[in-house]
Amino acid sequence: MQTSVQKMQSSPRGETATSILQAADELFGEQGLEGVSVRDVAERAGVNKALVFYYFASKEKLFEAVLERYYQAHRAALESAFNTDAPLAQKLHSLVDAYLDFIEQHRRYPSLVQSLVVGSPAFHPFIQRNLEPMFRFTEAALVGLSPEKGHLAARHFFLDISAAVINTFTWAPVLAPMWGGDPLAPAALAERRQHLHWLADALLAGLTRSPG
Amino acid sequence: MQTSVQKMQSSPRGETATSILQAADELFGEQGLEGVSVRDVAERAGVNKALVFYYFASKEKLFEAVLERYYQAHRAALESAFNTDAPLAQKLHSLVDAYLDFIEQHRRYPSLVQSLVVGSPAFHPFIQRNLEPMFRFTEAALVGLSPEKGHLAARHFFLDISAAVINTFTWAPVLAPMWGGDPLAPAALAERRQHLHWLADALLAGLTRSPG
Amino acid sequence: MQTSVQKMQSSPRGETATSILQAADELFGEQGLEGVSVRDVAERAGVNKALVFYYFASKEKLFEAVLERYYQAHRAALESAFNTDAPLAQKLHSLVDAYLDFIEQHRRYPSLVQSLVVGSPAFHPFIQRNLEPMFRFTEAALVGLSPEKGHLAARHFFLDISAAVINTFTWAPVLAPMWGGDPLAPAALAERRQHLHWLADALLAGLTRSPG
Amino acid sequence: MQTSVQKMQSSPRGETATSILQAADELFGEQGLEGVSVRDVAERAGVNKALVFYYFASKEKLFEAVLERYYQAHRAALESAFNTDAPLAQKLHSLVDAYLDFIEQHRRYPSLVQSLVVGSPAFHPFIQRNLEPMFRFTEAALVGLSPEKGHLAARHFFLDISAAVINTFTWAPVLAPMWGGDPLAPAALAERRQHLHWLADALLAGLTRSPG
DNA sequence: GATGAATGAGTATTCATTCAT
DNA sequence: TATGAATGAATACTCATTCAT
Repeated sequence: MQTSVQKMQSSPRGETATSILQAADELFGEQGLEGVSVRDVAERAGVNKALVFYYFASKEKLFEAVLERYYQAHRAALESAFNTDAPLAQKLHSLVDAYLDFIEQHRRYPSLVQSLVVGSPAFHPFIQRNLEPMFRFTEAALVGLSPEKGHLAARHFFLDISAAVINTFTWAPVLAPMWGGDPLAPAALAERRQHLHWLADALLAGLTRSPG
Repeated sequence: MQTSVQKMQSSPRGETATSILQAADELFGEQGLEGVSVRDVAERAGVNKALVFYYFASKEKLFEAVLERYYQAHRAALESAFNTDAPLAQKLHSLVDAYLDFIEQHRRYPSLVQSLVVGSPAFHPFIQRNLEPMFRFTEAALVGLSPEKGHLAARHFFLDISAAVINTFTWAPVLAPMWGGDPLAPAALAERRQHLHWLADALLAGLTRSPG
Repeated sequence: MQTSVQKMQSSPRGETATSILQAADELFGEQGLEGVSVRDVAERAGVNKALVFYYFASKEKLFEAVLERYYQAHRAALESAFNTDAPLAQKLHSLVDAYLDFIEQHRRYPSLVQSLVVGSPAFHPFIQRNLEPMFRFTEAALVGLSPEKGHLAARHFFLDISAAVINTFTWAPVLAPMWGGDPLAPAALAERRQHLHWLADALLAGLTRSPG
Repeated sequence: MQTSVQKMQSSPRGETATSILQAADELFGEQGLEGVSVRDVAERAGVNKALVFYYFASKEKLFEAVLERYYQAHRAALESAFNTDAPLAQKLHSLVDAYLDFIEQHRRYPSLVQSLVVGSPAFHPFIQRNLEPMFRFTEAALVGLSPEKGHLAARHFFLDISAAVINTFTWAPVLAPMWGGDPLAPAALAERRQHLHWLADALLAGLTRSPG
């Protein structure tokens, strides 16, 4: 249950390294890889610029370290939601909730990843390693209902639901006008959560009617 | 019906301006606003760097010119799909098809927009102007079925479907492994299109059963 | 008496050339040689940029043309003040008045010249040709009173008075606070004129007492 | 008495910063703010261009650093000349000598300031802060003799004398022909100094005779 | 561990000038 | 005469990275 990034310490420890990682987390999440300079990170962390290189070798490696923390936390979150004996429908709802809970705790995560998918092919293998286990959970959850191939294969649902969850956050700033306010405000998020559960049910209902 | 960007020349004409616009289109679509330098654009277009400024005044204005072409084409595509007398279900399918057709013809468009949403707040008003009319189409299509407020309001479906369509393209490079090949290959895209139609029907079915 | 620059047409005539010259006059006077671009001049004149080069060959030559107009007008102004049969004191007052009248009509002139003295050695010969005849007037006016050599030679008085007149205008913007308002406002200028006459008298009085 | 700029190191220390400041001092004094590029400064100082920004943040800030050193030295020079118990006439002569001594030691100072007055309005407040205390000295020296208002107010004499002193240096290069040699050669300067003392006396004599 | 100094390559943008039409 | 297009060099400034101490 303890999937918070703050509580996990990957590679380098020590106060200095941690404060750099924390600063990098905040800045990269807000402005992406290219929008942030090493100087920015060092200043926000309150350390000497050269120390960033001493601890993380390069800006890209620092970015990877930030991503890695999220990756582990994200995977752990979905894993624990999946590993229950609950029936299918309930398991799906747990996955949706786990996904939303994780992002609500780590709001910068979707933007961070999105900024890499478009623009930094070098990071694609990294993201693929990240995505795969989560896809396996979805696939396992739908086994029996969803065929292995064709337009009802699990991968389509994985994409539909991931997109519906993630874009809630990445698109939030531009959706504000048609939402009549911040789509990430607590009430709006609760409503969106309700909708996503409804969506999962609607997809399951459709799948059950269609020939699996 | 003539919504292809290549066929529309809004901004300045002349071979040179066109080749700059074309080069900018390609590069921005691949690497985003910050990943591309004016030097890159000029080199790809085979023109002097200063000419980019002669024709487009600034890098940001050039980016806007590229976006504007897409914006007009995109809007026109959805508009003509919506303006039919077909019944609701059929109208929704037309919208999905128009959306997909447009992106298939302009594959860089989703990445272009996505790179702005995450990372360039300055362009958010521009995107909002773009999004709004398309949201109005969806809203109008669902009127009667979908309540004005709450978790079944039209805006949720607009987000679900837009995300499912757009992320098909923006996420394609990282989805390849779990797709067992390029998700944008013709066969894969045809399958995805079939799924998205199924998705629209499933959502409609759910809405019809739920209290609107 | 007709010493206005606007009425004199040196080298190239024609409406286009005149409007360029006029625009250059205004802009160079406000922002100096380096603060103004050929594009600025062309825009203010409402003509094509290339025409500036067609008529004036280069930016520097255009600047020279502007200066040349002032030079002729300035010389004519002092000349007519000097060529009277009035006694010495009155002749000096006429020179001071002519100097002030000219600058009041062509307020940009002192700044124009000052910006060249500091910063553009290439223009020094030009300015020297400009200065020399005016020095000769002063020298001739003081002949008999002022020795040819030493600390009471005419050149010192030429420098004193020129500086007192010209710096009134060039320093005006930074003198404003200690003047309690714009030193170039009509009332302030009238007072300064009165002072400069007093100064000329004081110098003459001193010279008369000292051994010439 | 220690008013030499070389001996004062206000801004950053260290050999590199000093050599940049020195190079900037020379170049700005010769060619003004706009006539000098950061590349020029770095080359003359023999350091990497980026180091100029490392130490001084921007070209304008570098210029300010150069000016600030002069400003402090200038003010100190006049202050110590004024703070004596000598009678009025002698105090005025001390001020003239202090002014001349200072500029002889810092010959680039007048050009530096002059280039700002004409052409860089952004620096006017800086110059005004510089000018004001010196004006106060003059005003205090003439108190009783010179009325507060009108054409004999202290500000006019401040302008007359400042102009006569400063223009000696700023105009030197174009005055050479009528001086029959360099006006800044030792003998010529000594003669000019003698004249300026004579000028101060002549103004005092005039003031004494006129109604104060 | 930590720091200040140093660097080379890169960024967007401007400019005076030229030239074909 | 007049113009739109084209160009090469320059400008202030930033950045990731290295290194001696």
